[in-house]
Amino acid sequence: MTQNAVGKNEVGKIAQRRSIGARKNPNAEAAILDAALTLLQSKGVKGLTMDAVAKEAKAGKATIYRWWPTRGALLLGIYARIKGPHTHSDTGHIETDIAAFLDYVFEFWRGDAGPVFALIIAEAQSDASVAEALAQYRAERIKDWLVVIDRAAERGELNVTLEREQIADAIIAVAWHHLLTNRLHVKGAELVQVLGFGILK
Amino acid sequence: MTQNAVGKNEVGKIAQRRSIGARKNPNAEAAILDAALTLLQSKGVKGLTMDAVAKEAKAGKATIYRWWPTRGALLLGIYARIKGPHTHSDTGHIETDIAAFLDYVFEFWRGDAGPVFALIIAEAQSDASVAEALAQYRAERIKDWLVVIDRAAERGELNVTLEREQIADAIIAVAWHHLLTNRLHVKGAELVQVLGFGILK
DNA sequence: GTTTTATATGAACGATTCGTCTCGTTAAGT
DNA sequence: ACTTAACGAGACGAATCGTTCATATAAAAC
Repeated sequence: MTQNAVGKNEVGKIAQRRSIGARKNPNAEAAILDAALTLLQSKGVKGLTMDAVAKEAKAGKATIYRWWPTRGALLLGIYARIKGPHTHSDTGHIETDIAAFLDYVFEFWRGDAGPVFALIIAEAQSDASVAEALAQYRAERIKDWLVVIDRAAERGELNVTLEREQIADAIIAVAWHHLLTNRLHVKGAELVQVLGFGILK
Repeated sequence: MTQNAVGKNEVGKIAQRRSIGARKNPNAEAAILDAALTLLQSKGVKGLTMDAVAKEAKAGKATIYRWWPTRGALLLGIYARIKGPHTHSDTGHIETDIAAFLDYVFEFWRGDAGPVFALIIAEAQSDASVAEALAQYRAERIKDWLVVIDRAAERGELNVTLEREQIADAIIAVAWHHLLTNRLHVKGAELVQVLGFGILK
């Protein structure tokens, strides 16, 4: 040990950290998420094991568990990586806004993202931490919708007796339902006939 | 071996089956399903392993796998066991019919059935055979709804441009969504405000 | 009653997967 | 140069999976 003991600097203050250590491979996170996605595509859902991800990513399992302590956390990481930002359309009519959203998200989900998000919902049924993260994500998406719904309300399109959150909830419910039942080829305009009329005056 | 060789009778015809065998423990099926449900209650979702079910039911694993080749099949068996028959209300107004259904199914799901059904949906995301069984089950429930919807149509309650299947689908979507997001205490009457107005003229 | 046959039981098996834990290495900060 | 932390690779025990035995038992066929 040197005189400059661990945890202290020359002023006597406790030094939290004298080195932040190495990140030999700053691409580790990316490599692992990419590997997970690759496995998901090639081997399917069942092939997505922690061992396989480690081998595919040329990473140690400890590295994976350090960053994503559960399989669910890894799934959330994958989804965050492939999910781009999305801003809702503002077409001047809420029905077409909704239809545009459904068309967008269904196409997005038809790629890699769909299976991943479906798995997240599935994992949430048995992993409380995933359920919590999913609930938070859902809350954010509902907030996004409130903006659109408020615009529609200002235009006088909405039945004022309806709760705005319930409108957003119903839209999301329909989207999820189609994902979970593997029916992502429906046109948003068709679905909006039920939902749209529901929120119109 | 006797002279009357296996597979032949005195006329020389091939005998398909000389005995249909025994069911020593006709309670085996019930014991296994009960054990699975007990485990689900006591140990939670993660505790529902094939080994644990076998031990709890005092059954051999081979017996379980004979009747339910996958975990998903077992889940379907559990749900079928606890699910009673349900006939939709006929209140004279489709909104109240829907609200009554939602109240009924939410209460049903608040018991053991909810976690089981949620797990089935989850398992369907990674097990094609479960997905198929679930799709079939969904189709039956939609058929049930068509009766209710037709009644409403005859009463002139419905917007005629709407597909009947889509109405049923939206109802089920909302129900599932509340199950999967663990919000089974909502009043059906509130939810029907969005859906109900949607299908009203 | 005896034989046949299908099922049930219980234990063991190899194969996976999990999550933890070393080990030696590498790179960033001091 | 020294310290520190993350890294890759993999060994490890535990748990689970799905299968395969040998054995027992009961219903049906004779």
